[in-house]
Amino acid sequence: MTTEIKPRWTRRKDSRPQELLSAALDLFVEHGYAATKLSEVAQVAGVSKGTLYLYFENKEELFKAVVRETIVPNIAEAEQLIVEFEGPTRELFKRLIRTWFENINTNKLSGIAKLMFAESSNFPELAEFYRVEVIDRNELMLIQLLNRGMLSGEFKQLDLAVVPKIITAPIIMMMLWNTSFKSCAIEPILTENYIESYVDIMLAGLLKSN
Amino acid sequence: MTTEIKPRWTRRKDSRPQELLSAALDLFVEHGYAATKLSEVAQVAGVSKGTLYLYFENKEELFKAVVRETIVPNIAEAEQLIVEFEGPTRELFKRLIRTWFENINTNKLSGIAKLMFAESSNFPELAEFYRVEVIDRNELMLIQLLNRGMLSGEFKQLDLAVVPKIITAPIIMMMLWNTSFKSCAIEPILTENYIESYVDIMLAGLLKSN
Amino acid sequence: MTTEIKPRWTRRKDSRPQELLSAALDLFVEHGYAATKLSEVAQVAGVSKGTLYLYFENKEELFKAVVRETIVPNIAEAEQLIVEFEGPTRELFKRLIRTWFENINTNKLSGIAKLMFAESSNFPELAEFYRVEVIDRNELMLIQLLNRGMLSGEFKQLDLAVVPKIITAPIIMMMLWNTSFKSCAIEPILTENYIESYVDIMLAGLLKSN
Amino acid sequence: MTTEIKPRWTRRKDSRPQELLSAALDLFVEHGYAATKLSEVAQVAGVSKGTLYLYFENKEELFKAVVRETIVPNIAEAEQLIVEFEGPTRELFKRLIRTWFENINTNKLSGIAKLMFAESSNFPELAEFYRVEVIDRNELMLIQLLNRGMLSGEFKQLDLAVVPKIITAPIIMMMLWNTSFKSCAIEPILTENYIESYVDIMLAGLLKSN
DNA sequence: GATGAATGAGGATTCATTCAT
DNA sequence: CATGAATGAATCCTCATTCAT
Repeated sequence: MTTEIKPRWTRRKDSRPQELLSAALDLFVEHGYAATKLSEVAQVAGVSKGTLYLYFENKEELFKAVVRETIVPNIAEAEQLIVEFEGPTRELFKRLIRTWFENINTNKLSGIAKLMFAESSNFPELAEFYRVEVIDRNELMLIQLLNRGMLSGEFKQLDLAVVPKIITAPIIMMMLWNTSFKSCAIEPILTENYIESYVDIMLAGLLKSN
Repeated sequence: MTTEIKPRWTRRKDSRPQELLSAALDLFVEHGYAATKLSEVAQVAGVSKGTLYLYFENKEELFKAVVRETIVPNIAEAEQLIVEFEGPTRELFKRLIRTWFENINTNKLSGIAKLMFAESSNFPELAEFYRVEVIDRNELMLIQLLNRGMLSGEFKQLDLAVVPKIITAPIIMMMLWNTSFKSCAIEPILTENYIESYVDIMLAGLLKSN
Repeated sequence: MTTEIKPRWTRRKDSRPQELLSAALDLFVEHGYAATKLSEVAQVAGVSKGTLYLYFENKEELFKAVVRETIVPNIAEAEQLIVEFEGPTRELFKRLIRTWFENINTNKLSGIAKLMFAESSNFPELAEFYRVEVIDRNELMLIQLLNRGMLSGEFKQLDLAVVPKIITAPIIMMMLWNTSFKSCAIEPILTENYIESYVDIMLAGLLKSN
Repeated sequence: MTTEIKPRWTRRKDSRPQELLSAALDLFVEHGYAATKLSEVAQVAGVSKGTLYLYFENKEELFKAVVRETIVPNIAEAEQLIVEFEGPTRELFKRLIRTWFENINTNKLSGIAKLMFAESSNFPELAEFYRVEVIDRNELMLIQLLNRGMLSGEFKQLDLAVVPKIITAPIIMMMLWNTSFKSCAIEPILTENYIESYVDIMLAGLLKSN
């Protein structure tokens, strides 16, 4: 009933990294890697500078952890859908896209995408990690979707090497758009209309025209 | 009393900034704003650090100049096409896209896009400038194109508030992809196949299905 | 409610400082005062960082304690010999030197000498303490020895202000040599041969040549 | 033939490192490596912190440079004497020792010796350098001296593996003594008397007793 | 008594910027 | 116009020290 069995400070120590990562994510996304000061991260997380170093060896490791820890728990979710879904592929596609868009704003993944484009050449290992864990997995997922549609005769013959990227592009764009221009005078994209047109256009391009 | 007495230098003074801007653009694109050292810029441009300050007040102004100077001369070009082109809009669309893609690799504009996403929150005025000079103008151009198609009855009824963004997205994506992951192990997109699929999909989505 | 109920800890409190001092001595000697981290001392001693502060007010006090506690118990021993010894002074000299050398390797005193040279200007009070407790006592001891030899007619007339230092020098040197260059590629001095030559040379210099 | 061909500021840039090294040497010797602040070095040298980094990559390299640059120009001098000297070896020995002692106070080499003992385990490569450039060369020099004496029949048979160290010890001791305890209440050694007794004792130990 | 998480002052280092030449 | 030596503010990072448990 009580947690006294566990070491007294465990809870504190366990939750701390999450708070730090969360603060760091926000700031890295907002200012970029170099322009983010660790003192600021600490301040936002409500700890002292030194505390950061109890959990992350240095700024670079903190950054890597932010990217890794944010990505990993968000990937699997999407992969489920495809495997489980029953019904016409066009409906699956709609569902998938809608889910995806819904996650964009909830989810910190959008910010990571921006970071990866911005910092990939400064952190090649991270870019590699991102490719494997996000890009490749995502493309695989889309390839499965497209294959499903082509096999069922719903979709036309598609170039699986490039179509996933084309499909993904408008979603990424929206991620980037909203995380990058949030604080500027540039108005955010109207999600609802965007999705609708996007689905229309894409499906028209994917479905067999009869 | 005027500087016209030394005509030799006049030209030099004019050309020097171009070399500096070019070096700066390359480095800003590769490493980002903060990670780019002025000493490096100077070195690549073949001048001393001090010389930079003869032409640009400081790093920030250099950055702004890079963005502005690179953008401006590249915009007008595309705008011409639309006005002048005669023939079916689908052909105009194909021409436009193809020209665009051709420019991606030639042209430094791709790098600027990346920079803007990365640094827009650090340089809001620049983001604003970019929106006006690039995003808005580009959207306007696409709106003209789409209007032309809708008026001629070739295109279906389209939401002009979002479709330009959707159309642009895969092109931006490719820009970002190639400038961001160039030096990483991530393989570049195969341009030819990408364009073909892209045009197919988009046209299917834009044209009236009959 | 009081802690008197737990007598088990009392003894522990006494022994703990020795383990700490021992760990600290080793590390101070190996790395110097500033380069020795208290976390390392704690780790080597098998306690937590906090525990150190139960026994020593701060790093400086720990250092002072190390020096003092290591010196004190080792001084008296040597002083005994002279008083008790019977026989010719040259034999006493030999015995004394041999005992001294034997102690060098056993004994942590060598390391302290190194520390004192290195840190005396950072810890003047310690240097003073060292002078009184080690240098002066040692010189006094040697003066007694030399006096004994001169009175008995064995030794020539010697300058008691400097000869003790000259006699001590090769022993100190060996201490320093072995503690300083232990981990380097510098080969340690061969003790046996060193002593023999040392005693030969010194005695030749001290004894009346007839 | 003229130096005008060289860049204008050469003189400034050339002398700067020496001033920095000199300031650094003083402070390293006085406080030790870790306790010496670069800001202090800069201040003593009359430059800003940043300037240090124009000439030395970091603190460690500055330290290494201090050791190397101070040692190198001081070694050769002593080596000359032996080769050139004519006359009995005992006179050569006296000359050598006297020169040596004279240099101790003039010369910064004393401080380096102290540093090497204190920091050798933190800078093993430097210790190795010191061994080769100072210790070994010095021992070789003394071996030549001793050989000269043994061949001429002046000196008794000596163990060349250890006697050079024994001879050197009192000189090193004096170096250490004076540089270490300078600012403490410990009184410095009286050089004149020290040398005299030292030479007496050593020569008695080296010369054939007849 | 013992722990180790948390702190923050202090110092090394970087780099945009200035200025004498 | 051009240079590059010099500057010092800004930031990362370390580690002695504290204190709640």
